[in-house]
Amino acid sequence: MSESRQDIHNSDVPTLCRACEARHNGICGALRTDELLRLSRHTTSRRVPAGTELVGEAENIETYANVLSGVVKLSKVMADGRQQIVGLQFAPDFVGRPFQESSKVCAEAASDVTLCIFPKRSLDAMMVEAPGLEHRLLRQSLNELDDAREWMLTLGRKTAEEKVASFLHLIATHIDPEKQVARTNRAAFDLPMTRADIADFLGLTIETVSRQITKLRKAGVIEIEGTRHVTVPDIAELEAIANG
Amino acid sequence: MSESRQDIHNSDVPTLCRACEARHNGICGALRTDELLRLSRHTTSRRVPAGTELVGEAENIETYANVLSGVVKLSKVMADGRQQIVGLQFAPDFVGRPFQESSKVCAEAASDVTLCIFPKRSLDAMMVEAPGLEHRLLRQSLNELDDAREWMLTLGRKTAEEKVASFLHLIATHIDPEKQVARTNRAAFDLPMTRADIADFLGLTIETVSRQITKLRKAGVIEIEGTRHVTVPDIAELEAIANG
DNA sequence: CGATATGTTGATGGTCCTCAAGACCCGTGG
DNA sequence: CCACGGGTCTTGAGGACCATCAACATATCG
Repeated sequence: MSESRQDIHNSDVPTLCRACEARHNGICGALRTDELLRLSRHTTSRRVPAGTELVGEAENIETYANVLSGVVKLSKVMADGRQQIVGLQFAPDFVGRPFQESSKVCAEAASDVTLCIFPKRSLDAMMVEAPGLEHRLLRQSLNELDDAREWMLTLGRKTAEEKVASFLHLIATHIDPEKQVARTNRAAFDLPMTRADIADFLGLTIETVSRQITKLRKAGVIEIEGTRHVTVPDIAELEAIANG
Repeated sequence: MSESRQDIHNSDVPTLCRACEARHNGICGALRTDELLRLSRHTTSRRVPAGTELVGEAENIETYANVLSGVVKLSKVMADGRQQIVGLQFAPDFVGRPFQESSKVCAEAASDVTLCIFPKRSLDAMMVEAPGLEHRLLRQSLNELDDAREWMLTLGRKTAEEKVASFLHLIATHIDPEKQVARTNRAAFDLPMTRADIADFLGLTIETVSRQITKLRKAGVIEIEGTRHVTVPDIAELEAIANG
């Protein structure tokens, strides 16, 4: 494996891609150096502040993107304004919907986000030539499907307390792509979204979210500094609450 | 296209596959006649009664399947028994989870079901050779993901009445693979599952489901014979209720 | 024709939503 | 430095919706 495909001419790897997480674990890992180079010609790296709308619901899709840092939220809105977040994407996830003209969800930066953006057409074309690309996309899609189904259980059957605990556990285990499943059983992180976002993710109101967070804090399951910084002294305990 | 790949030697198409929906719209459409033949050697068609467990949660996966008729439910159960149905599969859907040893959901026949069952190993091997297979799987996965997200909105933000209307609308538009989106604005069908299943799908109790069905019936939105046969005189109205 | 599973209806209560007020946070400008 | 203001978050009181418990009705099947 010392001669894996993307390392044949490492010096030819586009500068943009050198330090990119998506190249290693994301979909770009399926591309040869020359393919990477071709794609990168139409690619731009962009840093956007929290709240930026990337793709509107029912909007035509012109571009895809990879998340390099931060959190992107996918949401749906009903006619009367009720909103539900239907997915969160962390680095190095791929954001986009192949084989479809328009998006069925709204994609928005939940925190400050850096993205690698490329035209839909470029990747669509490349998918025909490089079958490994569809393979990677299939893997990610199946994982997202697993996540979505896990979350359906949370939305449909868990209590408010369990929901909030589930959310905190999700963030604790996903926010930091580096320290993977660092088996320290302890985590500290900043919540990447507002109480309103959390409520929309959990199918609750902000008041209920706030109350449950307070409850978990008073029970010693979590510690909080300011309103965003969370410390979890015992992740196993949090997980136990999340699962009833 | 008069010489499309699977018609080159139509007489060589396995008997099993001749009348199969999955061959036309399902994943088998990606296979050449000879590949179809090879796969079919390890394939069995099976008819199972409602309630049959196909794959247990956290169970090792040995086989995949195509749904030929009926409805398969995918569900998750919590330690204390709370249950959530996280997906319904109709003909000609593919049932299975590539790239994973064990299943994260339980697959069970919701109604009487006919399946086309084949070994995981056979299809896994074929996926390497026939890239069109991964393409089809990717398409289905993305569609399932869209469905799952649509349902997350239902679970998280809709009222009991809207949930039940959403479910009836889903069944009305998916149960009959033939008459596709027959723009008659009228539908008649048998519910393929019990009230308990419906409740588990909607994140409600059977009592609430029953009450909401009664309410829709008294409002003239649906008509019911026995407990299972439903007639929807105005699908648009049902959909309007489902969406608030 | 009874037996069991499935479905309906009613009474009551708990969980979470709604409405409302106040506390905290943070950047801006006096 | 502090006052101000808007956004965010917390806390409280009351109410709506759906769950729970219970009884009964209906369907299904040996």
